[in-house]
Amino acid sequence: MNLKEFAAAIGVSPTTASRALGGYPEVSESTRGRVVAEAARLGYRPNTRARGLATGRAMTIGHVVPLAASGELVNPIFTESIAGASETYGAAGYALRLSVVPDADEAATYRDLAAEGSVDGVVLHAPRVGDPRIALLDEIGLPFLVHGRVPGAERPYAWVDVDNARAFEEATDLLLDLGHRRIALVNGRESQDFALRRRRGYERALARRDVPAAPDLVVADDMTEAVGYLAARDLIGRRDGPTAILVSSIISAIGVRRAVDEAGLRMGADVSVVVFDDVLSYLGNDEPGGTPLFTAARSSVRAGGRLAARMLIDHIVARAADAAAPPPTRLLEAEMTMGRSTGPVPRTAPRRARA
Amino acid sequence: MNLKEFAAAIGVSPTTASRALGGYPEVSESTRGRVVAEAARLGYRPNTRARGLATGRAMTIGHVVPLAASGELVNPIFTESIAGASETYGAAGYALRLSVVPDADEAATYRDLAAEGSVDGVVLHAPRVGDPRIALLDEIGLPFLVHGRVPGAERPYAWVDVDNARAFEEATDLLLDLGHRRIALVNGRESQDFALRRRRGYERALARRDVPAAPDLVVADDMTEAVGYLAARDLIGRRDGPTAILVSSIISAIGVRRAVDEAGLRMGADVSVVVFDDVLSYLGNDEPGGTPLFTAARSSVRAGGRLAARMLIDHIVARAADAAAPPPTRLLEAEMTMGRSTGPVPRTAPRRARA
DNA sequence: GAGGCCGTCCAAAGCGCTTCGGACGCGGCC
DNA sequence: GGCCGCGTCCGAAGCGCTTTGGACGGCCTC
Repeated sequence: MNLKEFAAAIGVSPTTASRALGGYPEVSESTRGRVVAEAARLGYRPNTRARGLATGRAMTIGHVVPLAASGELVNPIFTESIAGASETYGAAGYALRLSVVPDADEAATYRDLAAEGSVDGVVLHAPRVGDPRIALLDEIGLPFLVHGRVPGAERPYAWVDVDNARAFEEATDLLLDLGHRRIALVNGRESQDFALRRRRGYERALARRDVPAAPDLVVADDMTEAVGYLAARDLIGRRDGPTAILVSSIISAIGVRRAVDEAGLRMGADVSVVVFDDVLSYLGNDEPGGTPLFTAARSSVRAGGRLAARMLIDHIVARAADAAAPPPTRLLEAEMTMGRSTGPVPRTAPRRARA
Repeated sequence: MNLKEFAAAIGVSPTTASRALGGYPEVSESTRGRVVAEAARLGYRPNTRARGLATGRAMTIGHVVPLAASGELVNPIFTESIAGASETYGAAGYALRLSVVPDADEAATYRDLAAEGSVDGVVLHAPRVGDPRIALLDEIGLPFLVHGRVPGAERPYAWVDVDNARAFEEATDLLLDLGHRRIALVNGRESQDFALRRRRGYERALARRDVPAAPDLVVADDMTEAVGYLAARDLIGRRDGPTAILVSSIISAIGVRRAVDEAGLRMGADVSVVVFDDVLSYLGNDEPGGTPLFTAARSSVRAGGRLAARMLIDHIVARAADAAAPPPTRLLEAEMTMGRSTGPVPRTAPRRARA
């Protein structure tokens, strides 16, 4: 059913029907009430494409998530962020267009998205150090917001990020306070902005206490279970291994835990572990009715995604009114929660490998 | 830049430009070559909405993933499936529209999607037992394909699924062959079709060997790490606990492993574990250069998603030509891979709890 | 009681594209 | 040499909506 048919069916002009549904003031309340009720009854909804064509707005936000050429990983973080964004869109009448594209095709994807006019803006995921996308989007003139940050960007841009440096500084402080001195960092790939900031936070905390940073205690790789396991197994197996490990993801931390268990050690006693917890729903750190397993700096990516979407929509609207509207930014704080994976540094390292 | 401007800029009529780009035969090869080259040079791409309006096709497929009211879970399986589908869409010129909606709003979402004409079809995720959505979509007349299956559907419908019953029958057989008789099943919620089929496969294998099914050895709950842990801890702690555990998800299996480790037992010796592995990229079961940790029935959801998208597109095209085109279906086989988590049933149960 | 204003509605243009139905010119056929 | 047919291109209609620019009464004001 289209507008013309609908209007005819209820005995008003298409104009009036459209205005009634759109909430314009040129139509009396009684007429509007009738039109709205009839639309619901007959299941009439304006055609998206026609509406978009007439208004010039797509009422759609694009999310482009890169498929790393190496390993074909799709980081579960994106899922949560996008799920959060989707909540916002649903409430605001926007749609979400998702593209999962190989790293190499990204630039073309953004250009196409803009040229086809299929989105009003895009959310960028997984910003890399020196990410070329923000210059590209500036050039194209497509509104965007980064979930994360890009160091060294030349012009201001819109972003939402968690304070990764501060979170890791605090996490490191916590371990230092417990007496740990040899603290390892199992980080994500440092081509990614957040990983770099985390490393800086970690190093800053060490420096402030005059604890020398040991480069051989830092691992930077994909945040997978397998990588966490192998890294921790290697670290633990060393003659002068760490007494504590800082882990960038709860997924890697699962691997770390496996290595600790396998070595016959106990988390929180023989080895302390602090993790950054993005609050993935199916890998919850909370035990029903108990202390969380991991001591963690937590910050919900889902909430971040929700906020990112909200801010981008607002920015698009603001920009339409005033082309020079400054891009919004927002820094979220992670929250430290104590779990069972941390404890004071052991007096002597009871490093017994299992049979 | 729109078609009119583009055509004027290169000195042909809009009609010819459109046809050249669309690959229609009414334009000479030399003209087509020139138009295509100029379009690339000038960055002209036809406006999606206008094209959609004119053709009546959205060139967009909707994916609706339910947000379980209980727990707000977003199953990572969906991510992988959707990532796979996105690959297909990218190659076929389709876009992917994603909605994450609370269970309760699902019906309305489908109705709106159809009435607004914003998609040409939808992929259904997480079919439940007696799922009302397929009758609804039939009624609406929106083409769809289910990633999974729905028992008791009245009319044929399009689907792609892995043979869950067979996979679990084989997995159970494998354990029976190793001498296990008390085999537990840590399953997903049995309101979900796949979980039900898995249970049936498991029971069928037991029945065929005249091993009595023990209802107290079956757990059906969310497939999270925490649930896997708690279930396994409970099972292992029992006086007459299982010697083997069948696990429906690699995520739950991580929890199972934790419980096994914590109890001071060894997987593959004291307790055997077989898991269904959906091949999530960041929770890979493959150890670099070694035997996989878990013995598993594996089937890539990503590949399933890729196929689902392909089949739906083909079906939409077929249906446009012949409204009575039969819905396509495809049953995939999971593949058993041996890992280190299974072994013969222990002679005496060496059930030593750790200190 | 007439003029003006406002509230309410509507006709029609236009968003950018595809595509139907020609128009035009050329070569081949009888 | 005239006619048909074909290859190549173009004009214009129409997809379903929003929105500008009136039209039409009813009511208030003087």
